[in-house]
Amino acid sequence: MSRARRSDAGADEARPSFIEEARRQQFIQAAITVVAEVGYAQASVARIAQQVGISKGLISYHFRNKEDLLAQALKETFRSVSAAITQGLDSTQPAPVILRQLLEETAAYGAIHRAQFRALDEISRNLRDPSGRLLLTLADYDEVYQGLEQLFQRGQREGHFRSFDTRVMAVTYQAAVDAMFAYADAHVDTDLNAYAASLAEIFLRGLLVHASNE
Amino acid sequence: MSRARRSDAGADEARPSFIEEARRQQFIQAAITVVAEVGYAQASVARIAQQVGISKGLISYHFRNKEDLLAQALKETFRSVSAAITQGLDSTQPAPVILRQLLEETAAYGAIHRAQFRALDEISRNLRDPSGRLLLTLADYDEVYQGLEQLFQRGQREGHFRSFDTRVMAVTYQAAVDAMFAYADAHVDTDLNAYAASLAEIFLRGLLVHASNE
Amino acid sequence: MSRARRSDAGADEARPSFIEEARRQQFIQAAITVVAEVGYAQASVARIAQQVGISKGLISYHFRNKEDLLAQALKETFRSVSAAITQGLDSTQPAPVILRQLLEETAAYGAIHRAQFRALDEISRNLRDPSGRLLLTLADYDEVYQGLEQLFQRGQREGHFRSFDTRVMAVTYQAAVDAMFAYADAHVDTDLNAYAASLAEIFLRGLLVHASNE
Amino acid sequence: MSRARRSDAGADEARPSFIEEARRQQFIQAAITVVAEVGYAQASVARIAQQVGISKGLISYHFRNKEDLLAQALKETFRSVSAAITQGLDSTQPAPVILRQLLEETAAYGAIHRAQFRALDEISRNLRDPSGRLLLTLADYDEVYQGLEQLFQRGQREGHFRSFDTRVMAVTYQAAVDAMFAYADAHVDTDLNAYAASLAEIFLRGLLVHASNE
DNA sequence: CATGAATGAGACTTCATTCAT
DNA sequence: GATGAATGAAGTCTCATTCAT
Repeated sequence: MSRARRSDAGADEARPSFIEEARRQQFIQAAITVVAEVGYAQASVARIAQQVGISKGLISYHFRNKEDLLAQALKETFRSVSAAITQGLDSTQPAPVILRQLLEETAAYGAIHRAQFRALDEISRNLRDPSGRLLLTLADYDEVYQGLEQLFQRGQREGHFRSFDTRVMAVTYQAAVDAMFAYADAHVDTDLNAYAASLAEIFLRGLLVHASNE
Repeated sequence: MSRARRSDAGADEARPSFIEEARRQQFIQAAITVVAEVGYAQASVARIAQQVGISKGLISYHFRNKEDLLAQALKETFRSVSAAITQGLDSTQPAPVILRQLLEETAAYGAIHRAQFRALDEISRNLRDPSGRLLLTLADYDEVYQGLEQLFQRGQREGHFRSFDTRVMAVTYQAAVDAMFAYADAHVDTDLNAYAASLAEIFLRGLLVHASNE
Repeated sequence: MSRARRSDAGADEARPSFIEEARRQQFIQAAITVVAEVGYAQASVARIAQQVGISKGLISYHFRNKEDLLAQALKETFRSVSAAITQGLDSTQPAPVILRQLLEETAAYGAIHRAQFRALDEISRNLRDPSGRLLLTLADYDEVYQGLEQLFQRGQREGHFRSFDTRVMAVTYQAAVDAMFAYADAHVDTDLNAYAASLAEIFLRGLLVHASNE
Repeated sequence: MSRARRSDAGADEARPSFIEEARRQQFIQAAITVVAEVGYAQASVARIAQQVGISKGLISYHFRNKEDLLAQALKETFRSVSAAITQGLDSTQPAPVILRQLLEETAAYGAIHRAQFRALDEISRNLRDPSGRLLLTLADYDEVYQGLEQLFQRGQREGHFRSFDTRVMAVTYQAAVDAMFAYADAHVDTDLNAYAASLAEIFLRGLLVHASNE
């Protein structure tokens, strides 16, 4: 789904991927940067190419079209972001602890990689196929939701979390995180750590069986 | 700020002129519908005109330009939506009750006026002035947040809500509601009432001083 | 050529002309003003109607179309301007005296009616028929030239002017006058009287049999 | 100020690139031709592109916008025209001789490059910036006038020309030349050489200290 | 691999003109 | 007579995409 045209097939298998892959990453990185900076609607192919510093014609060599480029940028960035955040978690901890860690890790990572989050948001909300349907289908997001649901369900099984609709909570959690970053974008003096702590407190109290009142 | 620059003569003195106002509402309605259907980026003036069933040139007669049309659509729709929801609330009730009512009212209203919510979201996230800045500035959103914060603060003052960052909660609440509708859009069989009830439960437990465990 | 549609023909012959003619004059006056102010290209029908203070739709009642309006404005204004200037001349004087008077009168009149001159210039240079040909044909201008030529020829017959190509001189005279106003427009501190005197001196010396050196 | 905003990559360092420059000249030439043929108001970008035989979108590739194209066409054509004419003059001759030469050269050059003169006239009189001000400001024209004035002043210093307002004469000279071409345009059988000779005679007699009567 | 040049569709606007009321 | 509303053509500009070199 990635490569557009390959001149000669078969013969060279290993070599091309090097430069090729490097270029792809370059474009994807540039797309993320540009979208984050000027917004989805203003992110033209020309602007992305300019960000890389090469001719815009070259993009069609590496990607089928603009939609393809943005779709890949979305997918890869999303993957790398979730990997980075997940990796910092200690899965042996009980669910409530993990949930708090997850929020803190996300906030910390997002504070540094603001552009990536902003771009993910923009692209996922705007990228549509020619027929007008959003390209980021349920399936894609459901993957995220499922990960969260598993965490919630484990918490319920292990007696930490009360009974609640885990899908609703997953959707809400994700929305709350996105909103946190959007809010921080608009209010530059926001303390993301404090925000994340407040949010964790609200959610944990909302989910725990026994919420100790202070 | 509202009227275009009615090319014709005199009488600029507060004469919305009935037909004129009706047309404006028609265009705004059409803009909302089209944006909700095909997304912000694909919502061209031509498409909106087509939705109304008139020539696209006429839009310039009633609105200064596309931005003006969308800005008015945003403003008026937002106003009518909040009015409709707020009106169903009983402000004499304690804060926790109002919060639950608010969520239920919003879900009920949104179930019927799905397009309005979708369009509000699209426009507010994408409409930019010529210089590229988002047109819906913090100030506009803060107005919404402040309403919510007052509710939370009242709950705190009256001893129902524990101490928490009301701004974080306001942002989170709004995001959760938006996400609820977005999720329902993608999963057509969602029961909005049940969703709203689940969400209310989570938030109330997150905020209440004493959350009775079931 | 003037009236567009006349509702009922025949019956009322004398009465309609009153309001009708007044309106026509109003439009023509407005057209002149607007063209002088914003230039030919920016002089839209809407702007002219706005200047009059009535709806632009009404223009088609009095004129076949925009071209017709401007053509009539050109013609009538030109006529009134030449009449006003010619009227101040003493035709019993010798040709050289008349020439100097003509220049002085023109400068004086133009100083007061700057807009008319500017508009005449703009319209005559830009108004074209649908096929692209300038509407102000030779014939129209030739009428002006002929008047001037008669003056020059009389001067030659009466022994004041030397022999020269009167057509060339007529064209040059007219161009010099137009340029005088254009220059004064661009250099607001120009003394039109002094300018006209200088110009008269140059032309008279160029034409007289004996030019007394100072 | 010249190059558009070449969408593609790097190398912004003084690379007119041959083809690029050739194209620019082609467009400028086409603009001149079209303006001369159909007049300023009817000279659309589409028509100019059609004249070159390419798609109209390409013009935006080479020029920032229509105004930019016409402004460059004006500037370059004006430069090349004055260079061509000036080059034919013998500056060691006395001022009166040069004046006559200038007129003859101009007439001769204009006879061949009729379109250029017509286009210069149209563009300079109509091209306005977005705010409505004429783009060809006084300053630009004054440059031309100053050249002429220097010639006149030299003639006065060297005792050939009498004392007169050199600015008035410069403006008049330029207007007379423009009118000569305009007249020749309208009267195709005009003998430009004879016209120029007549005009020279009038002006020289108007300026010389001793005008020998024939 | 890479570029510059080019195309063509489509977007937004302006505007002269028409017409029912 | 007069108006406001509406149309539709034309204009300028942007931009994703293609392609020869």
